[in-house]
Amino acid sequence: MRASRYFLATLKEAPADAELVSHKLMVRAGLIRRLAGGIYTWMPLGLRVVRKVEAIVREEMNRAGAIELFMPAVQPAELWQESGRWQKYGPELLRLKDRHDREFCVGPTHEEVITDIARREIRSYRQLPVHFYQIQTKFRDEIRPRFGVMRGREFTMKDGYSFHADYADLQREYRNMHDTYTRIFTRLGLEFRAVAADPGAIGGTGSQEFHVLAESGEDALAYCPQSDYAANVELAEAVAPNAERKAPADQMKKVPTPGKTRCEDVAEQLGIPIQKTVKAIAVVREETQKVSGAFAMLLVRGDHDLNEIKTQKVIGGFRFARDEEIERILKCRPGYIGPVSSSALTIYADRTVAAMSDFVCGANEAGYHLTGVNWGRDLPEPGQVADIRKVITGDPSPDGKGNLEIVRGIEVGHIFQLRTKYSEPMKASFLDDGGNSRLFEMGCYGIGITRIVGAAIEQNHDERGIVFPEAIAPFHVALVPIGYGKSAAVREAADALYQELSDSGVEVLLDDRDERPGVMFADMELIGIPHRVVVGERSLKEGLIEYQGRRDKEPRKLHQAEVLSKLRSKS
RNA sequence: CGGGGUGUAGCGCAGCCUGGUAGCGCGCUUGCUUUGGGAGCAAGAUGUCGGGAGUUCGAAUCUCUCCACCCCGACCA
Repeated sequence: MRASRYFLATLKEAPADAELVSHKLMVRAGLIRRLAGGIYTWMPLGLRVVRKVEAIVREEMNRAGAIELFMPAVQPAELWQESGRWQKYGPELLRLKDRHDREFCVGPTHEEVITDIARREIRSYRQLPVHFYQIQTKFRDEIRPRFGVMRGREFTMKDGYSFHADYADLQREYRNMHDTYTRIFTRLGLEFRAVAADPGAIGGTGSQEFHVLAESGEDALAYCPQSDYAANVELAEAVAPNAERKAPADQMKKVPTPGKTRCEDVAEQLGIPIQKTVKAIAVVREETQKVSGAFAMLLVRGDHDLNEIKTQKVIGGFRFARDEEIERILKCRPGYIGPVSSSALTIYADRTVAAMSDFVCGANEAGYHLTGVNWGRDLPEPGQVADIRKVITGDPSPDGKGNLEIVRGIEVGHIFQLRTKYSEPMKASFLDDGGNSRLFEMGCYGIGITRIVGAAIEQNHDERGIVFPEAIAPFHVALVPIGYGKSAAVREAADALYQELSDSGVEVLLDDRDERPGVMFADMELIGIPHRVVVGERSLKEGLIEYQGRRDKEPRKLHQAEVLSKLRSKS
């Protein structure tokens, strides 16, 4: 491709609304342009990247035995009413009416449509298993779209759905997809990790997410370097301390702690480690918000954070109590509440808290905390002990084989076992070998195609711009002639090289714009092309051309043959 | 949804407090020079100052209202 006839849309300055590096770079490099909140145009250069991601995904899905089809983006409400999701999905589902006032939605996902296909088309176990997938535009009306293409409302997704005669075969395909996804992300050149995920309301025994590792990721992942344990922090179990609780050593005392409403502050004032403090969190259970018995108090160690997902599994749906509710029920200002003489409330203690002795907590009196508090002496043994906190670095791994580390990631893939969640309400069944009607066992597997582009950039960039992994770069080689318009020698050499590389299948962007060198270098670096070849009169006289990898510090002068063979091997 | 902020040329911004015929940088156009790291000089073009209503002799500026976009979000006791 000749740059003079292509459409580069690079910008010197990033738009003010971009926050993440990847978002800024994608706009500056001219990969995307915003049309509306969370809705983007893929510019020619960006589309090339998307297509490369799609191609790899498609190739590996086909290799794994999945079959591509293409479903409509607009779906009739009836299907969603059948599955029950018309009610459950909420405002994220973009609903619309046609001219006859019939209701539709723009598909955020396609379980309903594919299940409908399956129940119409698949009648016999002989047609199983089958795995359909598509690469398609989805729409989810996110509350707060942000981070550019990373959390957009409209996005491209590969979604696959598999149908099986029995659970064992579903598990087989689930493992197959795990391996397939691993191959895909490896080929994409990304640093990633597969972690156990919360299957949520979907149920089933298996659900894993694939995350691209990046500091800016929205998810925290716990993994164990000594074993293969890895889980989303939402799910990761904080195991109970194995040491016996120590016998009380101190007397309970009330100490003034004016203005110290946070555990850190209290610990600092008392000169004790924060691990000796307990924080109390007042919550209201959702089902019975009217009754005062719906209040509960959750206890976690001062340096620990509450894990809301795990807590929900223990106590059901809840919300945090409002300040005025705390004052009304506990007769105490928020910041000083604690479990002692709060017997009216149900108290849930985290496992760690249950094993603490001589701890510090709020005194249920503004401006005071209690020290030397002990279970069974100063307050009853906790009635409910559960795992309700987030794991932290250094926690023992739930598999007992080492200690956890925490990293951040961007979710780019998710596989899970749907079982009969859709086949049952939608009555999707087939005849087994005994002639009995049975529900399909289903699996479902997603990859965020457009999100991958953002995630790849988030993981691979420097101060000069994007550093695309080879596999998804919009072009392999930037060919930069110095003085293309002036020097016949340079032009001839550049054209010849361009021809040779293109003929061997290398995707070359020849910067024949006759810009100043600085402009061309800056642009080629910004858009992240992995290899750069510079042809100038200077080096041409020595019979050499200049090569620089996008991550290299300095260019190297090489013979043309060397450069050719080097670049051909990459394509 | 609640709170905060922003909206002025393609992009980034100043001007607004204290009303008086709209500016800067980059980009764009033309010419000349320059040509190995985002060039220099000269001449230009480009704005319903987010929309609407109001106050005023006069509104980018003050008031009301609507819209769009951005940030934050309950607890972290």
